[in-house]
Amino acid sequence: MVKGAGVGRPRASGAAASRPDARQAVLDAAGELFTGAGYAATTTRAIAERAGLRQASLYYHFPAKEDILAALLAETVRPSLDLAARLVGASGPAAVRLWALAYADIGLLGGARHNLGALYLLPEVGSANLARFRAERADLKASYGRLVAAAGVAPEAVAIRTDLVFGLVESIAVVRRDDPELDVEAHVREGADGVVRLVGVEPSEELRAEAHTLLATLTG
Amino acid sequence: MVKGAGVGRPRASGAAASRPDARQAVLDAAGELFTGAGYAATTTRAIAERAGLRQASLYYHFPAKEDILAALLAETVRPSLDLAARLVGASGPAAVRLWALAYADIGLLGGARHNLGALYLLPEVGSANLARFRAERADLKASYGRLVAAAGVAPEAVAIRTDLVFGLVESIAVVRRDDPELDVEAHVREGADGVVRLVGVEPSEELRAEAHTLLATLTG
DNA sequence: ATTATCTATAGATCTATAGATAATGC
DNA sequence: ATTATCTATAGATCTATAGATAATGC
Repeated sequence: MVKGAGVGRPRASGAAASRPDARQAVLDAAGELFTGAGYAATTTRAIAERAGLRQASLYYHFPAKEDILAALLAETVRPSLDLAARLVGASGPAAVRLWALAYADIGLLGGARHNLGALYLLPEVGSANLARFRAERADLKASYGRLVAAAGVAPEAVAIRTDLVFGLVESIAVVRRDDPELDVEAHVREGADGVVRLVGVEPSEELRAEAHTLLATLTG
Repeated sequence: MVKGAGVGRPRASGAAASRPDARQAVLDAAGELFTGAGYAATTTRAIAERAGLRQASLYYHFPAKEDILAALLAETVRPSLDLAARLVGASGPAAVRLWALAYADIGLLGGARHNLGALYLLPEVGSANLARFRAERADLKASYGRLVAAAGVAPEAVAIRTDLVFGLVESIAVVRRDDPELDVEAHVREGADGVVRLVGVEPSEELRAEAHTLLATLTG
């Protein structure tokens, strides 16, 4: 028996009350709607309907609509951020670590249940309440910057080169929006290849193999 | 004397009536607000206020709010589209033409009065009424694809490589949003360099000079 | 007479809160 | 007694239309 499941008034749909289920259903519904229609155009009523509860019940789980977006942004950026920190600290050629980071990061964005990377593109991420997400994304970008510098890019060129690398990684969200049938695995490999090409390294099978091994040791 | 200027009831602000001035002011106001806050979060009242007329007066110039966005998207994509068609038809090494297209295109997006490239990222571009813009953007992408193929990328890799190239070009909008103080000229040159690196060509000073010459003859 | 604007407003929302209610837990 | 939901609604919008009005043009 799940602790607490069933406590509380049952839903109008008949489903039993459950805090974790409701929270997850709300996030899943909001993830689909925010990525498809955007934040402002998605009503709390639409989120609630898709999640299987009443509009007002959202406010038991989240203090305001914007907190739903904040939760989605956090769960999207954090896995990448964690991995980036480990890769920056790892040993080995920088190009291998950069390929590995791009590969894993594009894979996370491309493989997520909905196109959560599109949330990064929403104009609402500029909101004061989402400063935490912006800081975490800036941290992630800084990790890319360390690897770009370590790969031998001239110091004065690192900032712009990092903008390009990070832009290429995040562009998976636009590609996926334009083509929902995208072959994600192929795009991920080509995207990681492109990232190292941007820092002047032509990717070899050996580099890719080393990167896969490194990822296996870090995430295994 | 401008033909027709002054015909019509004066504005509440005191300014004389003028169809072209009002239309331009509306587009400029909407460009700033849509790129900053997004489409759905921008009210017609806010656009009108910034443009110096009353909310209802917008509807004399545009049949609906979405038509303002459509006009902005069209004026943003068309100059790039025109140039792309000329570069696809031009002679010379494909890498030079690709560098030139990327350079000009990133420059248009980076140098526009507001960050109009950010309009491409709005979820509302999926709206049925904006199919024309989507088709024009797809045409532009197809031109990039021709040049990517002509640059010697293997046929089976062209589609994904074009996604990456196009994603890198459009990423200027995200970079510019993150850093409004961006050194656009430096980013444009590095961005064009990155695009040819993505197709396996290391850019030389000679390549850049040829591309500039080509652009001068096509736009001169 | 034509044009470009205005004022006023209808009708349709949308977010968030107040307070009630139907479960389980002790 | 606590929990997770519900119903009802306040208050604040927002888009678009109807009809009036103040210019210039003929």
